[in-house]
Amino acid sequence: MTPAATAAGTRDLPHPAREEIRLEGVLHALSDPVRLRIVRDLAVDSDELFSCSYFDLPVTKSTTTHHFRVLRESGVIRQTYRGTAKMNGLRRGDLDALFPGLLDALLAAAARQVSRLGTG
Amino acid sequence: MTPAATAAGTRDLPHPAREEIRLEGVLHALSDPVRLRIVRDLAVDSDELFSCSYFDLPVTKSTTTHHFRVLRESGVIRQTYRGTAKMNGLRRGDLDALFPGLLDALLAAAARQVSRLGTG
DNA sequence: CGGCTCGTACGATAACTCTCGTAGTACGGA
DNA sequence: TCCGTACTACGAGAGTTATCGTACGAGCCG
Repeated sequence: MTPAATAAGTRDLPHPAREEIRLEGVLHALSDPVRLRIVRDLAVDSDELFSCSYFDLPVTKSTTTHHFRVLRESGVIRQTYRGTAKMNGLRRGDLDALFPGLLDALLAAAARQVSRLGTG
Repeated sequence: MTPAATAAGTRDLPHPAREEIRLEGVLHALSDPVRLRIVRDLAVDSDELFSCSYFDLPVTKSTTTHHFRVLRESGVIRQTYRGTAKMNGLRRGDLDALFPGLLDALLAAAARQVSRLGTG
């Protein structure tokens, strides 16, 4: 056990501060179909937290870990440990403050594309 | 000279049809700083066409060609030959029809980030 | 024709990404 | 204490990307 993680539940994960979030990074994070779908699912209830295993993704667990990390490091989601689970939530407040209307436009565009092409 | 390019000015370039444009592709195209800047410059006047050399980009000519092709193949811009120059224009009509409000939100977000961080 | 400008094509390289499997750690409960 | 669940870390492979340099083609103008 690492010294920094001694106190129970203190395993913190590195997140960019609000001011460090870059538009290019957000767009890159959302340009992958798996990650776009994760964000769409998270956005159904922005105040709720979902564990990684809540999502039914067409990739293995280690790939899932990778995608969640990309989302976290780009500032799109916030991840916190809760016992053995890792809970995920959209950083809607930060994103809306930085880029008003962007997240809504992106989610609307994604929904529109799904209804146009089927559940792709 | 290829047979298809015999008639002067007829060198056509492959563009995706409106229905073929994918949100993920658009986001990926815009997740590169060089390309985001091109689109921002094009959006100043969406009805105008600009030659590739109009832009002052921090990369070589061949890299510039690469970035314009990515933008064209993702459906963000339309390219047409005019004499020795290749003119570029935003496909605002197609994008607005597919994803209403998205392009405006993206441009506003980019402008906001520039004014926050300086001309990066 | 000869040269100039604009842009392309091709090849190369280094870096990054997506994916996986295996092995391992952290936590909660029996 | 031992086991199961949830997730991570590491390493590897295949594919994509961003960048460049050089060489070339297409059109314009003297």
